[in-house]
Amino acid sequence: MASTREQILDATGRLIHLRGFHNTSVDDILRESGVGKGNLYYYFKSKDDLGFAALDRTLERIRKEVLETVFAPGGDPWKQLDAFLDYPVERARREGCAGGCPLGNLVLEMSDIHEGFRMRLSQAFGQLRSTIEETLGRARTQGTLRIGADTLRLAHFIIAGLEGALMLGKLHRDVELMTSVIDELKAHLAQYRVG
Amino acid sequence: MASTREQILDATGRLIHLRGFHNTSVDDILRESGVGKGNLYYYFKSKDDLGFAALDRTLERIRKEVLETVFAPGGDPWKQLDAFLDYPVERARREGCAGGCPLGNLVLEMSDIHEGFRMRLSQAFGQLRSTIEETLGRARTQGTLRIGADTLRLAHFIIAGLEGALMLGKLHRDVELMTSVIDELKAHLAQYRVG
DNA sequence: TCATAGAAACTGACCGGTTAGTATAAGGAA
DNA sequence: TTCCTTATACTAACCGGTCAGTTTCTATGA
Repeated sequence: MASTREQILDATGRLIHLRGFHNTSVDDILRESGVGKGNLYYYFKSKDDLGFAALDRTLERIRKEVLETVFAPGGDPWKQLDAFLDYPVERARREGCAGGCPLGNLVLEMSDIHEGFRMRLSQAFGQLRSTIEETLGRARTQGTLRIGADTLRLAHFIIAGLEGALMLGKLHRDVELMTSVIDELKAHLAQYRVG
Repeated sequence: MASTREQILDATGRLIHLRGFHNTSVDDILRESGVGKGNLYYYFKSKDDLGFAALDRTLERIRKEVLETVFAPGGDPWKQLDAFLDYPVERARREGCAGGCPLGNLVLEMSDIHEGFRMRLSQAFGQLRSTIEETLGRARTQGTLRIGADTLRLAHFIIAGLEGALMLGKLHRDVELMTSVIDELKAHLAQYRVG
């Protein structure tokens, strides 16, 4: 059985993902986790503090579930990038488009009004960008990346396209639409591949 | 001098754009617009109602300021698409990245929790998609669009890329980053151009 | 021209409910 | 003892929304 602290964090992460930070009350989290208020404030000193911890946990989960499995050191970089883009599509196909990207949602909700969240998110997306850039760098070493390709710019483009696809999927509740945007993104990427 | 109703709508649109719907209180709007509470509820029957009206106004403004000027019937479709993508970049360069896309912000905040907003936004993005699709259609008629190009998919991709670029700009507070993503998107688009 | 009636615009105090956060007291496990 | 857990009662600020009453505009008719 999960510890109380973990139960709270799970419930918080889930609710923030589905309803946003400001639209999730502490009482909602208590109801969802079955924990008492005093107990919650025993572990977390404020709602912000709890939000940070839940975000850190989400980041850690994504790092383990996605980055470390998809971008394992030995694999083919092009296959890895495709697999990375497939991950959220498959998730959306399984569980529906609701929720969208747990990070992207927070970016738009919090970046301009809460520096603490913005900094954490900026760092997380920076790490993701580095991972993608490094993967493209391996393709370059292999000789399969077109000469002159700007890996930094490409990495940003991949992230932007993915987030945009998730946004459109969430808005129109349409996985096929999302898939089609991701496919176009893959096609764009494929044009940088040689050999 | 603007009418009271317009003052309220202006303040509401501005605040929702910068701080989101849930993070903007009715009292905030009263302070910003200088209008009394009773008076606000004389014009709008609820905060939701006010939010809808402000969104409708924003959509109308964008239609006039962007769509109707950029996509004027006679112009060159490829130049128009570039100009459309330039618009938010120039805005970000002038006024900073804060705020981001007034529509995209609402999409992620509201799509899963407020069907009224979701429907309005879905319709608005649908219209935008149609306009882009129709512009690509004109390129096809001209013979300058690569044969076999999927204009629906391309239109969605353009929107997704643009929204993703705005998200990254808002997150990292970096116009150059945003510009570079938009440039990559333009390059992608250019590959569908022939002749 | 002016009185006046009614509609429209406006004011700000007030309402009940919800918010995040605190206090406290008691029990159970290491 | 010392950490953990539960439960409930509580505060004070803030939330969206209502209300009775006042002012301002405007149309009409002698």
